[in-house]
Amino acid sequence: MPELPEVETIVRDLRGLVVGRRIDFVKVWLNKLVRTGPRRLAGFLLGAEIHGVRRRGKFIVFTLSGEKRLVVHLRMTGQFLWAAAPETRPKHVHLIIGFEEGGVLMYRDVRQFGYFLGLQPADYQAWLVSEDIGPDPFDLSPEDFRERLCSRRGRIKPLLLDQRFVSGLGNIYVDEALFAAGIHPLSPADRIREDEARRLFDEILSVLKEAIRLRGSTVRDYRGLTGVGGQFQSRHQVYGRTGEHCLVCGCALERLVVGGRSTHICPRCQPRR
DNA sequence: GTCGATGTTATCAA
DNA sequence: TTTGATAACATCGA
Repeated sequence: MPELPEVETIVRDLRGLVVGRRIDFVKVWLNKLVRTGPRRLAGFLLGAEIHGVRRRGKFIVFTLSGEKRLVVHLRMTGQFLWAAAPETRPKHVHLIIGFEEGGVLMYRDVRQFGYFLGLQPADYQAWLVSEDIGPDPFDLSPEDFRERLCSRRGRIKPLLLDQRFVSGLGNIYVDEALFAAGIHPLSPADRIREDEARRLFDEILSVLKEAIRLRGSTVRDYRGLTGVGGQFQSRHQVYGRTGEHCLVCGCALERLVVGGRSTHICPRCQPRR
């Protein structure tokens, strides 16, 4: 579910809620959620203070006292919910973190693909290496982007979805950025011209910035910490608009499958060359 | 009831 | 190196 703009929104909201709070209790109902061991997590977190929350690609990283880290990936349907006080556990809530100062952070995940890692400093460094997360689009220069692009074979869409190539993009924002740049998703990466690469890079950034400003896209499941959805879905040009008219040229939008993912294009604005 | 699809990604085979 | 299929899981809509 959540891509860079949704995760960024969640991280910003989390910061305001949990930074400076001390963990009072942890409850886990779905053991497989905690890959570093569900029984170890409570001991790991108890009494720790949250110093910061940041985003690494689509990962959420909580920094705790003692330089310990709590790493979370939301995968398709993971979401955090905030409650001022403990309440009846809502459906699909699999984990709860309670704070000494009050407040409860709940993790809900309908499809149960998301996961948690409790990592000591050395383990966190090892995890970063093993994960090999690519650069954040906002940390990349247009020149870097183009250089990385032309050194790769394969089609542009799967490449943009590859988190080692660039991190944070998912199915929605890749389709939106490719449309905005007028590039067909099957285009070979190493055959994209310099000016096209520059355009694509600019469109990726502007799509992401606008999506962050509107607190992400709510297509079905995504909700922020307060349960409120994002607004960017109303600005989608192609994603989920199969058969509707292109807002630029008016012709019918099409759906195809690329790399096993639903892909949305305007056949006229994104000609295959 | 059945089928196909869903914003992610790891893994395995070719 | 790249690709396609499959799997993890629950839910929704046709």
